[in-house]
Amino acid sequence: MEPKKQSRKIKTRSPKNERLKQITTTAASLFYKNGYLKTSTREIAEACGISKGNLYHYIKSKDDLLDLFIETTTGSFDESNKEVLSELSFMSPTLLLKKTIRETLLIIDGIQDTILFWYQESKNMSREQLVKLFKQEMHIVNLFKIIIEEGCKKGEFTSSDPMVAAYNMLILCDAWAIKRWYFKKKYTLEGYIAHCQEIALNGVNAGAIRQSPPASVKSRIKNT
Amino acid sequence: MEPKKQSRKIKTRSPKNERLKQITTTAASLFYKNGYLKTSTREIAEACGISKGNLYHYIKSKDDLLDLFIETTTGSFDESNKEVLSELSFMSPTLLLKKTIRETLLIIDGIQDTILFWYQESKNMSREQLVKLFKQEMHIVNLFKIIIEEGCKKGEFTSSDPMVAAYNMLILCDAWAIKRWYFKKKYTLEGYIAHCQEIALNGVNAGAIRQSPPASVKSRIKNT
Amino acid sequence: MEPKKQSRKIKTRSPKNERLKQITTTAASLFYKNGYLKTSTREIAEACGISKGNLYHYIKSKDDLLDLFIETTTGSFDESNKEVLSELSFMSPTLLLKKTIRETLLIIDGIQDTILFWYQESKNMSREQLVKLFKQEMHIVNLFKIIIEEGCKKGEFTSSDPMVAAYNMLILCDAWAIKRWYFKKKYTLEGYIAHCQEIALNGVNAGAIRQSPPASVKSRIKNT
Amino acid sequence: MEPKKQSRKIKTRSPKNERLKQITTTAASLFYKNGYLKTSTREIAEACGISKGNLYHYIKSKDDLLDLFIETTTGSFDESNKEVLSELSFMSPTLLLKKTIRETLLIIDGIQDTILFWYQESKNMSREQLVKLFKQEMHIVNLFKIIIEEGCKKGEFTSSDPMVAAYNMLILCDAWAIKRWYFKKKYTLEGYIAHCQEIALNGVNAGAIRQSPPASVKSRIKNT
DNA sequence: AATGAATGAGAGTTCATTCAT
DNA sequence: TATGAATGAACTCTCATTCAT
Repeated sequence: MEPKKQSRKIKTRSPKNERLKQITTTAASLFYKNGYLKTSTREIAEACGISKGNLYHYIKSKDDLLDLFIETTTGSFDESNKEVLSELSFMSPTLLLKKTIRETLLIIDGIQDTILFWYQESKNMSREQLVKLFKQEMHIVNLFKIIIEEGCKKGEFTSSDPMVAAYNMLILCDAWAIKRWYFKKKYTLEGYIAHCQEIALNGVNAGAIRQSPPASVKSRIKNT
Repeated sequence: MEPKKQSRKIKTRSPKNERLKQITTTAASLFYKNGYLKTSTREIAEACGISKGNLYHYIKSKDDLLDLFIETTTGSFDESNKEVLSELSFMSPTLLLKKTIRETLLIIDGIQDTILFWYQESKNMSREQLVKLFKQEMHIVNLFKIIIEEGCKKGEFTSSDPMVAAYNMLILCDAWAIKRWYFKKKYTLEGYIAHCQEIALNGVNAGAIRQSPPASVKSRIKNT
Repeated sequence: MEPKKQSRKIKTRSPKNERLKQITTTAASLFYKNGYLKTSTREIAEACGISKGNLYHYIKSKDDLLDLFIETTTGSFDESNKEVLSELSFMSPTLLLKKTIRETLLIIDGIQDTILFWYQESKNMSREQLVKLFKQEMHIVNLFKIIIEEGCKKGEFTSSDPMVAAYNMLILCDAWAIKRWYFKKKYTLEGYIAHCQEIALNGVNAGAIRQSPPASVKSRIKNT
Repeated sequence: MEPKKQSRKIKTRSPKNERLKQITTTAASLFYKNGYLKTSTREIAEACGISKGNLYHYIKSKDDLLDLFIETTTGSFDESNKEVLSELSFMSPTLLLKKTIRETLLIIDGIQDTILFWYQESKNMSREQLVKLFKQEMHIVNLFKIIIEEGCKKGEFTSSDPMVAAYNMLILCDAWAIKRWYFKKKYTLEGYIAHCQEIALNGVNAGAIRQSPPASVKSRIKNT
C-alpha cells in the first residue's frame, strides 16, 4: 500500500497481456461487488480459472491490481474531452455545456462501478494512485470550467467561481453512480441527463435577464 | 455483518458507559483514518489503553462498534430539522432554504469524518445499519423538499422535480465532506455555504428578483 | 486438571454452603446440557445470579466444580448398598439380585445425567476424580459380585467369573442412562428393569428350573 | 458444529490425499488422547509437521476433521455384516450368533479408540454426524436382531424383545472399548469374546440343552 | 506458463482467573 | 460478601505471498 512502483502499460497484444487484461477485468468486477479488501487473491484466481500461484506471474502484488485497474479505467473520458475542446470555438457554450454533461453522464453510466469504486476505496490506494484519479477528475472539471469561462466571456453565463461551479457539475454527474440505488428508482438516464443539464445551466445563470454578479466575486476565492 | 440486534443507548453516566464512549470515539477516529477493515481490534484496544480481551467487555463484536458509531452520529440533524419545520409558515422559502443549507453545512462540517465514513464504508455495513443511515439522509432531503414545494406554491421557486432537486442539494452539501481535500484548498466554510446557497437557489429558479449578496463578502474568505 | 487438592466436605448449613450447593447444582445442570468444556464460568455465574468474581469466593477453580460435582453425586448408592448387604443372608440370591438390579436402575434413572456425565467427561477429570468414580462403581459391582457368589455357593447360580458377570450387570444398568435416547423410545423404566433382571439371571444360569417370564411380557413394551 | 456438508471420499492416491489421510490419522490419535475440544488445530498441525495455515489447505474447519474421522471409521463393519447375512440360512443361529459376536469384538478391538470417541464426543458432533454413527450402530444391532429372530423361529432361542436383546449385545461388545481399562486387566480379547458369547446365548435362553462351558474356563482369565 | 503446497503473521473472539474497590 | 473491570494466553481461521516442481 505504500509503494514505489513504476507505471506499467498494457499495449502489445501478446497472450500474456490478454491474460493480464482478463485478470484485471475479473478482479475489477470482484472489487466492485465486494470491495478491495474483502476480495481475496484466491477468489480472483478462481474467478479467472487459474491457480493462485499463476496469478503472481502476471501481477506483482494485490496492490498491483489496483494500479492496473486504475490504468484501465482512467482515460475513459479522453476522447470525449478532445472532441469537446475542438468544438469550443464553434458551438454556443450553452449547447456545449449541455452536450458535455450528456457525454459525461453517458460515460459515467458505462463505468458506474468504477466511479463508485474510486469514492469507496480511496483509503486503500497509494498516493500515486490517488494522484492519477485526481488528475483524471481534474481533466473533466477543467473542461467544464473552460466552457463556463467561455460562456462568461460570451455573456451567456455568469459565475462567481467557474472552477467550483465546474466541480459541482462533476459531483452531480458522479452522483448518478454514487447514489444510483436512489436515482435509478426515480429517473431514466436520459431523464437524469436532462435534470443535470437544467441544474447546471441554472447554476451558471444561463438564460433570462440576470442581474450582474457581485462586484467582488473574485475576492471569495482563495489563493488568488 | 448480518445481525439482529437491538439498539443500545448510552445515556447514564456510569463508568462503564464512560469507557464505552471512549472506545466508540477512539474506534471512530481510527476508522476515519484507516477505514473499518484496516483497523484491527488490537489497534483499538491499544489506542484505548486497554487489553484486547477487555475490549470485549464493552462490545460484543467489532461490528458492534459500527452500530455504536452510527447511533452516536445519527441524529445530529434532528434539532436543526425541527427548528426549520417550525419556521416553515413564517419565513420566506428563499430565506428558509438559505438558512437550512447553512445549518446543514455547519453540521456536516462538524461531522465531516462521519459523512465520509458513510460514503466509504457502506460495503461493510449491515442492511439494518444502512437503513438507519438512509432514513437520516431522507430526513434532510425531505426538509429541502418541503421548502422547495412551499416555495413553488408561493411562486418563489419553480422545480420540475422537488424531490430530486432536494436530493441534489444534499449531495452538494455532502460534497463539502467528501471532497474536502479539494474544497478546503479553495474555500472557507462560509464561502462554500454562500456558494451552495447560490447554486441551490439557482437550481429552483429562485429570484427573478434576487436579493443582493451579503455586503461582507470578505468574511467568507479563509485565512484572511 | 492436574491438581493437588484436599477433598472438601459440605456439611454445615452456613449460608456460604447454601450458596455453594446452589452453584454446584447449577453448574451440574449446565455441564449436563453442554458439557464441561463448553460451559463457561460466565454462564455458570449468570445462571446462579451472581457475578463472575463472586463465583471465585466459593470455588477455587472451574475444575473445583468437578470435584464438588463428584462429591455431591457420589454416594447415591450407599444407602441402597447397605440395605442389600444386610439382607444377604436372609433373602434368596435370585430375589436379591432382582431387587438389587431394580434399586440400582431406580437410582440410575434418578441420576441419569450424572451417569452420562461420568462416561463423557472422563477426559476432563483428574486422576483423583477418576479414582473416586471408579471406587463408587466398584461398590456396586462388588455388591453384584457378592450376590452372585452367594448364589453360586447356594447352588442357585453358576458363573465362570462372578466379577465380570457383575461388571456386565452394571454396564447393562448404566446403558439405561447412556443410551436413553434409544431405550426410552422402546421401554418404560419398569419394562427395562424386568428386562435387565431377565438378562442378569440368565447370565448366571439362574433357574435350571427357571420361573416363567411374566405373563404380560407385552406390557413392558412402551407404546404398544 | 451446525453444518450442511456433502460427504467427501478419499479414494485416489494423490499426494494431496496422502496428506489428508495423515492429517486425519494424526488428528484422530490426538482426539483419542485428549478429546476433541482439548485438541487445538495448532497441535494437530505441529503433530503433522506442517504449519497451521497449511492445515487449512486440506480441511475447511476443525469440525471437518470430525467428518473425515467418522467417514474413515464408519463402514468398518460393512464387510463382516454382509458375510453374516449370507450365512443366515446355512448356519445354526447359535453358531452364527457366536460367530457374529466374535467378529464384532475383533473389529471393535481394532477400533477401540474410535468406539470410545463416539461415546465421549457426541456432544461435539452435529446432528448429521450423529445420524451417521447411529445408522452404523443400527446395522450391527439389526444383524443381531435378525439372528435372534431366526433363532426364535427355529426354536433355538426365546426372547421377549429381540431388538433390545440385540441392543444389549452391542453394548456388551462396546464395553470392551469403553471399559477397557477395566477389562484388559482381567481378560484377553479371546477370553472376553468367550464371555460375551456365553452371556449373549444365555440372554436368548439358548440351550435348554446347552453345551457345557469349556473345561478350562480359568484359562480365559488373564494374570492368573 | 502453470501448479498448489507451504508459510507466518495476524485477524476477531473467548475465557479462566485476578484484583481493586 | 460482592462486583465487574482487567488481563493475557489461547482459540479457530484467513490471507497475501513464495517456491519447488
